[in-house]
Amino acid sequence: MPTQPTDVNVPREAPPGKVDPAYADALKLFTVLYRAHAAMHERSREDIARHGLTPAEFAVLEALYHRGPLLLGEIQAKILVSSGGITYLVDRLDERGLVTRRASPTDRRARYAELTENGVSFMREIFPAHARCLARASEGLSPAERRQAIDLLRALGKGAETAKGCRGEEAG
Amino acid sequence: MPTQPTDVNVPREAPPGKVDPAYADALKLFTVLYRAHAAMHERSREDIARHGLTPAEFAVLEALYHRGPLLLGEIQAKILVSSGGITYLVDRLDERGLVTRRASPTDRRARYAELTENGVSFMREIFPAHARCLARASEGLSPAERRQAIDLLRALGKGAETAKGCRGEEAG
DNA sequence: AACACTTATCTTAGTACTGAGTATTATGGC
DNA sequence: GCCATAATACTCAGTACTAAGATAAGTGTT
Repeated sequence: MPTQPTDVNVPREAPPGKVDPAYADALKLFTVLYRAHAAMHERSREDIARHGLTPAEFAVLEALYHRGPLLLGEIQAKILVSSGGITYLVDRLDERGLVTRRASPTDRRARYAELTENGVSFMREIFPAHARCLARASEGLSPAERRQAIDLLRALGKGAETAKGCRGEEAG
Repeated sequence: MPTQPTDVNVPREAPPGKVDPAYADALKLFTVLYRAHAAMHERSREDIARHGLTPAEFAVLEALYHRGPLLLGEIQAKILVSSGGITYLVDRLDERGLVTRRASPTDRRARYAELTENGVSFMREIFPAHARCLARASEGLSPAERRQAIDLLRALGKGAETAKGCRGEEAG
């Protein structure tokens, strides 16, 4: 049970903390990255939800559609879910008849996921509209700016991945 | 119960779908945005998790730390959670003694959230290291590139927000 | 005053995951 | 071959949310 609100003083006093200007750009970058991603993700999610799929389910379908059969672990690395998550997602797509598992002939632990015929025709039907949706959603940038953004985001992402385990210490 | 894997044919045949080059950049942009965000978010999450907080909880604290008391609805809009979500988050931070609610003197429906004294000193203690962590994580870009990325992401986000309800139709 | 409409928060049920652990199979060193 | 270690997918309990609806209070129109 949360505490009850009090009503003693007028709010809108000065904020208790100020941002160190040395880190202002990094924080700003994080914020705009977060919001741009949220907005794009939401456009994508809306479009996908029309077909009763979650973004993660769609990501699995898309990976298989554009790459062909993949090991569950490969999909997992590509769409960034947990190992339990990929099992769950492939189960659900299997139940819908869009995806099926296939044993690896060389490794009895491993399983491929691949689109069923239904899955292929489903993706052939819906993917172009989804691509147009994303193209629309990114019209805030010109084609040249889009290419610029791709390069910058690639470098940012690569750097952030290799900064694994950063602890924010003072010096490096 | 998912279907059992079969082992009839060798995998690695050609992928069933190809990407329309007209939309290739938009799709690529979406992918690198997704991955850059995921990597930055993960660096941030790791740092925050050391203090037993979720990213959303931390986002509430950060908003209050840098802006002072805010209406629940204002925080909600700022950190992009559902109305149920903000109630839940403020409840949890309240239980921890970091945040408290305060009634609005002018609108009896509305409530401000604000940091408690504990909340302020907690943030004063941990925020600088978190800012350094984000700065480290964004070192894949030079300072100039970071400013460029900020501008591009701002434009991208703004465009994606106003493209609300896009349905991916053929022409505009 | 009464009504419809909107706004702000809270409640509740449901869910899409995560994280930790398990079972099975593969790999490399001896 | 045998053992320890690693890799692969699966299981299961837990959770941080969301979506929809309820409650309560404000606003505007008649």
